[in-house]
Amino acid sequence: MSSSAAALATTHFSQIMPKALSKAHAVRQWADDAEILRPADLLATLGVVTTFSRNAEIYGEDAQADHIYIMLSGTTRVCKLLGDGRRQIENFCLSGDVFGLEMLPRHRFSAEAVSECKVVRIKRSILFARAADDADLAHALWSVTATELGRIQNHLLVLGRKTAQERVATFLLDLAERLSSRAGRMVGRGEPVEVQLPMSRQDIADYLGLTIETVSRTLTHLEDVEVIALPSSRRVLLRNRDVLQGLNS
Amino acid sequence: MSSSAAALATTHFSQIMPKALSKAHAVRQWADDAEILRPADLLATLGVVTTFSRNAEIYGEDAQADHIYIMLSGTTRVCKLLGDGRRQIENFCLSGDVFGLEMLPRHRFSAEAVSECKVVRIKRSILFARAADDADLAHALWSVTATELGRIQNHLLVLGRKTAQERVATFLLDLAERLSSRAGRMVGRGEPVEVQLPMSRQDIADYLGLTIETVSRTLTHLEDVEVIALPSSRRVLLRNRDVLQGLNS
DNA sequence: CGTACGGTTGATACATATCAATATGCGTGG
DNA sequence: CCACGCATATTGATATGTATCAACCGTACG
Repeated sequence: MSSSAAALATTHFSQIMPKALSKAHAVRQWADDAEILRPADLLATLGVVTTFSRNAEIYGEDAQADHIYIMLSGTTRVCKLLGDGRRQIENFCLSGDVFGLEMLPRHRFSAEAVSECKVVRIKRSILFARAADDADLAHALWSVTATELGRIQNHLLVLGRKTAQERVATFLLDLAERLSSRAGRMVGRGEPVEVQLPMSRQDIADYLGLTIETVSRTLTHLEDVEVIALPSSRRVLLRNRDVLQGLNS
Repeated sequence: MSSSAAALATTHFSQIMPKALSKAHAVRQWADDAEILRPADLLATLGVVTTFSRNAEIYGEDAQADHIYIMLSGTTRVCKLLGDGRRQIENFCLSGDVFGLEMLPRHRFSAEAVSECKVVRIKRSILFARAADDADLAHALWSVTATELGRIQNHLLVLGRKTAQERVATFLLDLAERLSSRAGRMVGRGEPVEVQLPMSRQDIADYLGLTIETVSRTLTHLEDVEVIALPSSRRVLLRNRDVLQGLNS
């Protein structure tokens, strides 16, 4: 399913950020050029920048969890497979998101690049060693885990109790929110927003616990009732976010 | 849905554990009598024992997250409601489990006693203050959050991609495992195990993203094919765990 | 002994999956 | 620039698993 194209380039973060590695704020400055941000800033000073090409596997299920990753740009999917090939995508990671952070020594999911993407890769051993006597860092690790937990808890409700329409609506709103907050753009409550979907219909289906056909049908239905528009299959214009929000319950 | 029966009794933990509060091991000793255990031991030294009667609300959704809780005995459900009454149970907490730990100041779920239950209740402010300069405690908090994350990630796969049979099978095996590990009993791989269900069919349904009827039908079907037996509705005998495991994929 | 509550069972409806065909977009090579 | 081929997406017809609606049963309890 995922071609095993490997990392294209790895650069020491310090090459990009020659000095002032002391704390996060130098990174934040660099971020303006590229795309990084967030509480994860602190972590980003400890790693190495790596690029993965589309569909490259970043790590596999049950692999040794030697590194954790922070997204700089692009999108990755974190997922799990069932014996017969059924797949559940647990999360799409966008710029600023952290993934691969485990307490146990093995990854319990696999991670793949949805689009070409750039990440900071940090050695787990280094990270944990520092966290032992850096309370800020320890807190950052906890914060990352807790945030992730919150996201998944919401997703649990989506998968357990929501209809296809509600799932898709929730997904679109959530993605719009995450993408725009990263772009730093503030969008008025009324006006339409356009969302660029980095992932395929199959990815969306596996994230929402649906089939590709149901996702497609649901989108065209939402288009029929003029809640969204689909200028192309990867671009979604949210025309009436209030209605979507209603479907969100 | 939940009668607002309140806490029945609160005792200072120190009354039960007069001395040696220095670390967790005194608690562990006490635990042999009652039921507590686990990495959460460390936390348990900081709180007050409280009892909740069946169906009592321990905290509500969006309530101020002033406390965190450690189960000593009984079962609680942690859940979220949708506007129209649909409910998703995120977790059943058994003895030794921690719940109500949030980074943000508000609970994002509600918690209710499934059966009469005893908990240690810890003031969040105290906990966090101590965690600031107690690395062990900070690590314990992270550990609790990460463990919970792991549980939910598995549950996500259940809700997103498994059939009713698979969900029920997974649930039974998981519960059997959790209950027996707490009882300290080691059960041979072949022999049947009996599981006492602390919760109603409705609770199971809301945990598994199914209806009560489907849960019931699935159980009777598993009984028909002699994988389980149902001596009574709250007691399930796992007669063939290999088959269940197979459904678990 | 009835009433209430939780659980089971049955008949039917419906949302989503499945299977199959067609369409659209996109990179490659002529 | 166009033609081809492959990926991905849409649309249609049908199947199926689970929900819904409704009746019934059993056990606990006043």
